[in-house]
Amino acid sequence: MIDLQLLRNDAEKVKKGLAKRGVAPEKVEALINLDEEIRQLTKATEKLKASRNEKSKTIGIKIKEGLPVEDIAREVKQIGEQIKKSEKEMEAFKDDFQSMLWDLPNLPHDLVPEGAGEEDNLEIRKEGALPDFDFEPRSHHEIGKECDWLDFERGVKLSGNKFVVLKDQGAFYSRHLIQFMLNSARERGYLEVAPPLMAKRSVFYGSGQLPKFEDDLYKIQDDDSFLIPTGEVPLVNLYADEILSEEQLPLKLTCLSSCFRKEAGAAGKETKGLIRLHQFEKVELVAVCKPDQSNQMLDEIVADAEVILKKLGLPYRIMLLCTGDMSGFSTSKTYDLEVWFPSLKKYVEISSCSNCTDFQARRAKIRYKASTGKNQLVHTLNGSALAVGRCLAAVMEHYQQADGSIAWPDMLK
RNA sequence: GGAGAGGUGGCUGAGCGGUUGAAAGCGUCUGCCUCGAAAGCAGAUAAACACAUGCGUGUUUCGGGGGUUCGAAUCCCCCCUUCUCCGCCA
Repeated sequence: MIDLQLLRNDAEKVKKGLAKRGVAPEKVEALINLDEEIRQLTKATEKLKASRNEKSKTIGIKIKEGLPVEDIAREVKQIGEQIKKSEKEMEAFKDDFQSMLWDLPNLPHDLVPEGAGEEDNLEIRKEGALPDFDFEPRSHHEIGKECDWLDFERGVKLSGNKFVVLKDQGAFYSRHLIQFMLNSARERGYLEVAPPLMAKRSVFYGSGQLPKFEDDLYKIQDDDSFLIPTGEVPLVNLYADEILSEEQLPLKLTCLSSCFRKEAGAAGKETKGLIRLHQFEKVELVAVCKPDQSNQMLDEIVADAEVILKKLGLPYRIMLLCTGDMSGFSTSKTYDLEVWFPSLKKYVEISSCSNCTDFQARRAKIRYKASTGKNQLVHTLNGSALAVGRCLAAVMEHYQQADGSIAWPDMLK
């Protein structure tokens, strides 16, 4: 959620920042006007309440003294009716205001390049040499189907399009990749968490999936709950509505979670196989820190994700996403890690690391008690380390041999 | 899923219609004492919002929402949640 103080004090900055993400300045303008209106109403209503409270108090005193109170009681009743009326009016304004505010994305960081889409992302660096096959490398789904490690047909039979069944080496190495990733996170100081995979509606407001992206989520029919689209959701909300102590920070959390996404409209050659599914596994990193730590923390998270690719010997590049490609609603700055896919002859996103600044903290009310004694919003960050399915696919493609077998890296055995 | 009992500040726990944002204790902080510390003594110690921004003033909040009342932590209704017992089950 956008900082209201900032909105009031520097509307231009908010307008400019949001414009970069395609939000019309009129929206911000409307918000400011509404805010002003609400404050006027608040002032008037509070005045009425103050007088009611005071007069009610004197009634109590008069009753004790045995004095008559009928006149004043009637008066207070009238004030009460006025209050009700004015509160009703205000509530309508506030509802509008809140839903407008919920719908605004985070402001992009100053260093984020402006751009329309993928083509405007900034390559930070490339790591690892591209493999040199003396045969035409095959896609992971081709290999997977042939060896019966990836059973797409039966995934469809069981659960529908874009579900897969892993078998034999597919299941085995997927499990070992997870183990490898979680262990790596633990070694780097993350607390391992095993969260629920479904969560209540309010939780999704906290991390920013709701109210805007309800269509992307799987809803539980009998409850007002949803399946999580990423482990970020439970991890970020773990300390919602809490006031942390300064010594607790930074908090570094990791979890394995299945992720459920509707992925409406996504299809095509580049999303084949394990690339885009309705359910996939991901090891997630989340950091909760003080505001002045978050810039550095983002670099750390990128490094924590990178190390997996390095150890697996997979070539990748790091991209700084431009404003137009920053799909993460809550983020102010995002680095994508893209791993090389020999069959596609291109880099494919395998991790996304974001600094959400105080955007989620404000929504989820995550604060810490600063040494000054004041409660302050924390900053939250998240990153994948890594998407398991895509990683498995990348390993299969990268380590395939001419004879159709795969030279699995030792660390996964 | 059924029955019963609860949900109060950082924690324990009183209050069960009026001047109670809330006793008491613990914890934390500050001052005194001390060479220093402990003990002791004195005081301070919730959040959000609005207005004033020099001290400050007001509003809201006792699980959440609604209602009764001049006035609700206190009474009524609904929901959530915790504990105990029963049922079910990996």
